[in-house]
Amino acid sequence: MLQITLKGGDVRQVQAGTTAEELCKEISMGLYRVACAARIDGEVADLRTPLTKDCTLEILTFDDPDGKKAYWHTTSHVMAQAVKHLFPQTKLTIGPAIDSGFYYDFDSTETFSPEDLLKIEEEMRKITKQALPIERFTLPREQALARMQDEPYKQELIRDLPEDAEISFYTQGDFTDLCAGPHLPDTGRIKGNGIKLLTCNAAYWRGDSNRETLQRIYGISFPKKEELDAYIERIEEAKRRDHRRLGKELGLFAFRDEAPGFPFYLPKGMVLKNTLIDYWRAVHKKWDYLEISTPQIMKRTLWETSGHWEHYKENMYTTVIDDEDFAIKPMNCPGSILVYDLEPHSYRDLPLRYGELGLVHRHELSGALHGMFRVRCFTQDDAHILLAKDQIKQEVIRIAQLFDEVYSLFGLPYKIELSTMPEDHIGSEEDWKIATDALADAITSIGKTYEINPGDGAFYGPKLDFHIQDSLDRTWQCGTIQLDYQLPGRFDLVYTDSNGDKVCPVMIHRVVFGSIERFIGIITEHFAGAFPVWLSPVQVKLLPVTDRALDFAKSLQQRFETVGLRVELDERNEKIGKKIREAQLEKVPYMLVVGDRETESGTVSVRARAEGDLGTMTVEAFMDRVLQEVAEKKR
RNA sequence: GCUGCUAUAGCUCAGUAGGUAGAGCGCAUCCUUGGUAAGGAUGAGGUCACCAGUUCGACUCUGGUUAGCAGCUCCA
Repeated sequence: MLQITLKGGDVRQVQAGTTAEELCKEISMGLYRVACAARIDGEVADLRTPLTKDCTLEILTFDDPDGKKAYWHTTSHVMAQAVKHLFPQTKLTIGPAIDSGFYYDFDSTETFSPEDLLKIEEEMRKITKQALPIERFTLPREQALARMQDEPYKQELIRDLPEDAEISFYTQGDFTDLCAGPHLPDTGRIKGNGIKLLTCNAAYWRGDSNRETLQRIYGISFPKKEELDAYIERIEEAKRRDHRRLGKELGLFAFRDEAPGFPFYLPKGMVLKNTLIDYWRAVHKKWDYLEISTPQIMKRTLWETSGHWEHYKENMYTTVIDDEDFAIKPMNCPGSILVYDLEPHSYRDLPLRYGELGLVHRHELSGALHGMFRVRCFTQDDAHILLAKDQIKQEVIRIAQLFDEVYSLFGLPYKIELSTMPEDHIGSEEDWKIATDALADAITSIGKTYEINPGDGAFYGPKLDFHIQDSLDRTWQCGTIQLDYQLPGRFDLVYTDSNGDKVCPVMIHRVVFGSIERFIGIITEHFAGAFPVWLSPVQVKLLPVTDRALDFAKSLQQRFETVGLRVELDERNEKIGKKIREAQLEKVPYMLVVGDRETESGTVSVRARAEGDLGTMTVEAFMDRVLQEVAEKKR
């Protein structure tokens, strides 16, 4: 008999060879019906895994992240089976569960249209209805290759496994797939009407743009139809708050065919941008940064010294002036270095923090462009900090604190990633290790956690990336802290240390917003266009009821503008209901209804964007209220 | 850049089995002066993205270009 310790502490005695599923059935039929996978001694496994020794056991349902993965992974197998039924020539590649749902990549001569996806969904429902048992088995390498003789991609995967690896397969009815699992016990565990195939797109085999283009079908599934409906509703809501749509509706920014990827700021977007910049300047003054500005175009020799000409040329806009090569700056760092190099420095000057709102141009691939999130010309809220090696940890802590202050003000949740040495890098592995450890150490010491992103560092050093989620739960890199042991040396930068020796400083590159453009995109979606008062392009809209109130409204407008509020007056000959409706759709935080009553008493009737009618106030009381919200940057 | 899809009025979108287009909103003019999410009437707006080809005839079919969308690759 075996001793099985269940989650929660219960201990059960079972016969050796009993499966997790059988035990689960014994514990509770309710749990058995929703079980997706098991966690045995911490390892996720099939429910049908026989228990062979004393262990701890946890039954995973759809509510557990690993249970979800098993559910989605099995759905992806059902989809692959359905595709094989309908399109028999299709070759299989891989089909994992992802953070939300699953995909499967197929090599297919034809692409799958939305109608095809509906047919595939229908076929999937048939397969789930059949409740085919899903059986796991293993084969040695040669037999595994033979078994997959018609599946070249699967064979490639098998060949890449270690010689002695046990190669596992899963079979359901007429479909067998090379797979590590785990899977649900049978296809009937997938709720047929909880399945939705979302899109079909291209993807590269093994993520390599030089290899075969595959057809990737994305899908999602839920044990309950209502959960699927809620998911679809969430996607619809995300579309409603897409910054490209809101940017157009609210008149913030625009794009034109004449300049693909280069944003045009409209008057209201410009107010937003300038307000963010004012805030940025105030924060950076407080944290002891010195603002500089460096040239837009500099000579090729500079970019050769910096390494950009060799490592970044495909993304750089270059030009020839008087037979000499120039580049439009794709990054601000070399400019900052030239400023540092203007005069000698003492260790007493360090850390020296140069801040720069630098406009950079990068020739991004056309397919990579994405509204304000990915543009070809953007303003980085950059800073380059030159410091001594023993100051790194303290400075990184300081920067992370500044980041936290900024993101908290906007209420943005973020995740930190530590990116390590890429293949295309400069500098010794030893330097890379020291730099990487310093970054990790600093984050840990302020009680934050990070994930490792292997090989994703810049060519000159490792970095900490701060990722913020958009309304579709996609994450975008905004802040980054990049440690650089290379660039100062390439430019022979020095400072004089306390012994009078010349020492090369270390450089930190960092941005908080990332770029003003991306940050504007993020907060537009985050606030769904309803910006806090301090950021709103129009803070107060005056809505006269009749033209008898027009003069009073104009006097109010002037009064508000004098104290720095951004005010608009709706002078149109329209009914008040219409003016309110439109101001509301423009997401103006405060609407002031002024008619005969207000004109007579010198008051205002206040309507707030979120709360609705607030009643009548004196002009002073209203101004105090709004000015205070602006001063506090209240959300 | 790659694969697929898309491009009709300022905006959101109908439409034509090939015979040079339509709605709502917006805009202009007039009527209306109305109190917390759309008052009414009239009118002006379009080389149907661009360039070729097929055709008696192309907004519609074919090819190409440009731009956008989804995803991949790459990145702030």
